[in-house]
Amino acid sequence: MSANEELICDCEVIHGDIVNEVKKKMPYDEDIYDLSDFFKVLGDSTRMRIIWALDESEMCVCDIAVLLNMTKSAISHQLRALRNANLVKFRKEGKTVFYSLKDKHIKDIYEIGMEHIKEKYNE
Amino acid sequence: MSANEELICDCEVIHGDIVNEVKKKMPYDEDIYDLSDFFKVLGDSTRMRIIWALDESEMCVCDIAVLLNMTKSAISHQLRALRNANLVKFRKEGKTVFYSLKDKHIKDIYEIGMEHIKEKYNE
DNA sequence: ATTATAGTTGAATAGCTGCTCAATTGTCAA
DNA sequence: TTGACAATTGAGCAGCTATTCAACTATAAT
Repeated sequence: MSANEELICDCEVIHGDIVNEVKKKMPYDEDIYDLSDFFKVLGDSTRMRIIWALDESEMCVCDIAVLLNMTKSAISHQLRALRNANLVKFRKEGKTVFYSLKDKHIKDIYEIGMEHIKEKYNE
Repeated sequence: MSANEELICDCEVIHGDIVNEVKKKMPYDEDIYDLSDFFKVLGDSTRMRIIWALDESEMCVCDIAVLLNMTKSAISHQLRALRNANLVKFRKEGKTVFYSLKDKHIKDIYEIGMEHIKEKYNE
């Protein structure tokens, strides 16, 4: 441990061998942050509804706002988050901007998520 | 639209046919909430590291705290969130509590997440 | 019994996040 | 040019959340 790292943990290690083994296999912090940031984007019901909608059809901001009964501004803010996460792409046609899904994995991901939820109460 | 539903959207629909088609296919609100809540749990770097760790090996609270250099309390709080989301299970052995992953989908999910991240900058 | 340790819990707090509101940009039509 | 409208943007705010802190429970050892 380097000098400027502070020890925060309030206990002693119990199974040192396990901790060392796991530590070796842990991913880089940056990957962890990227991965959790990615799921954070999916972790909001508004964005999730937008994703479901765009999975059905390319749509403009106004139509999404009507569909979800929210303001254009609110939708636009969330679309920016989805753009930043590289989940949607868009094309402009006159005044309107059409958004669509960019990532082909999205469907796989929420299908697995759904599986998890459905299994929730089976033991 | 029922009487007690308020119209919040600040614009008129542009492509009514598309909106209606998509509206038909949208999932129930409850499913959307469950799904986004599930991803919300994965959308935190501490919980994500715990998941990675437990995917390698069953571990007790104290060892996780040492591994991540955090307090037992902080870890315990996050483990509760993971328990509530049905993602981890535990067994007690004397004073120590061993946690492990419960859901076999988890690995699939973060592998897809990783794929997405790796592809981020290919156009 | 007493002490020590693993873990949990609830309250408090600091930081984050999603929506609103107002202002602004860009495009089209009259 | 002017007005209308789709969309974006930034500031501000209310609600949420991750961690801290202190108190507590439960188990084990002396």
